[in-house]
Amino acid sequence: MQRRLRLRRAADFRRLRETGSSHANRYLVLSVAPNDLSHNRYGIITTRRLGTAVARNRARRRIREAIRHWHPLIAPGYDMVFIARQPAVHCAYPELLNAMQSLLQRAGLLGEDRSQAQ
RNA sequence: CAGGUCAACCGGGCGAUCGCGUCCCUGGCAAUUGCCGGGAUGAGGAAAGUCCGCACUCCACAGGGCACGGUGCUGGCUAACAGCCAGGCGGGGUAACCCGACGGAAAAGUGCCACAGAGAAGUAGAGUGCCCGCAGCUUCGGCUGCGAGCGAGGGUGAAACGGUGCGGUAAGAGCGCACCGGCGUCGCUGGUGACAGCGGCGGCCAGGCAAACCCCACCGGGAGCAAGGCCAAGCAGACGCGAGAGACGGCCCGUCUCGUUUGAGCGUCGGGUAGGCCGCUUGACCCCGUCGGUAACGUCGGGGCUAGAUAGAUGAUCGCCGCUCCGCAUGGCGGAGUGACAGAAUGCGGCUUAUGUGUUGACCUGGUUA
RNA sequence: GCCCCCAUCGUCUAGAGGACUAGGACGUGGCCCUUUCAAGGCUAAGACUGGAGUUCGAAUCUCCAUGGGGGCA
Repeated sequence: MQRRLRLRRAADFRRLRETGSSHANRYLVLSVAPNDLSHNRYGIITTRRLGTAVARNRARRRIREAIRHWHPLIAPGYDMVFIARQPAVHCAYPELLNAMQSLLQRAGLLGEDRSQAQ
């Protein structure tokens, strides 16, 4: 994922957690808010509760890969933060893909028609 | 063949596609960053815990003393170490081999040794017991009481003030003697040394704990890359204390800086920022050979460049081989899995802890066969 | 990343080498009291984070690990 598509400021993370709309399932928590840019920006949070540095890195990298998978289908102009939950570390990768898809659909960022059009 | 000891090594391999970080390009577009294309490169043996030691940076110089902390057999290696190598001593194991915070406890001082036990460290202690004398009783075996001596036997305890034998005695005792153990001291021999061996002499024996205080020897100034430097952006001060404050941290000395009507500094409340670049990876580096050394390690020569992220780059998918498991079944086929511990954040040397399967070499013990 | 601190019943704590079989308060269970509840009384269960070492003896001293907490731009 390119540098300009990442969320990098602590203030942006705080804004999303405080004012953004929020959706969650067993694997992930998603916070979303519109930005003033023509593209999306993504942030990932992996807390120490997930386990060791290996577990946290693994969760973050798999989530980043899933974002890369769905990115062309997501409506532009939003900031979003994904927070990993315990099952996201050890589940199979397709499960993680499905979990992210359902969250994006609930947030209204990923239309069924857009997905099928791809 | 079985069991064991020690050491070294490995931490799946090859290839393809998409994606990410860093660097390079006489490449293209743009002309500052940027985008596209091409190429190179991209986690570990512990990267971990942060337990030690250094380098490096700042504190003016990195100074002195006390305090405090650390280390603690000897010699060597090293930039240094609580590390490593070699040796000594002690302990464990049939053995290979392993383990040891291993200076000082009479000859500096203080303290502690619960419970049990007669007595717990002072030239201690007498309950049971042994022995003698006197008196009483007697079934003539002894028993009881009083007095004096004793430390052998029993008993307590983690620990009771050398062991065996002979002499000695009323009974005994290093009370005396011989040997043994241990201690001190002197001499000789070997060794750089810790220490070892041999001989003489001495007094007869001297408890344990210093990971209790302490003494001795040696070492240590403090903080840490969020150190520290540069650039950019932003803001707002008010009140109180106030002659000393800071570098400097427990104290003192010394040195320097700032300050005492022009107010250092401290405290309370309030306001702003939390961006970029450097430090940042060529180093006590890695590989091969040579020579010196028992070894750790060092000398010399040749070759190599091997991560530098900053909400933090390694992920996803697939093929072949290898490995493990399961089934069919008999060396072929099919299916599943692809591991354990674990992720660089200034670098390096160690220690410690976690870790699946295995490979190689040397050695020891037992059994069997020849 | 670097640097510090702490760990005792469910919770908060006492303890400083032996008299520890680890004390107290709140909470929990049982019984009494009350028509019932609360309060009160009696009573019971319940812990030294783990492993080594020093010592005759360790919650206490030392080392290693584990788990928490804090500070530094």
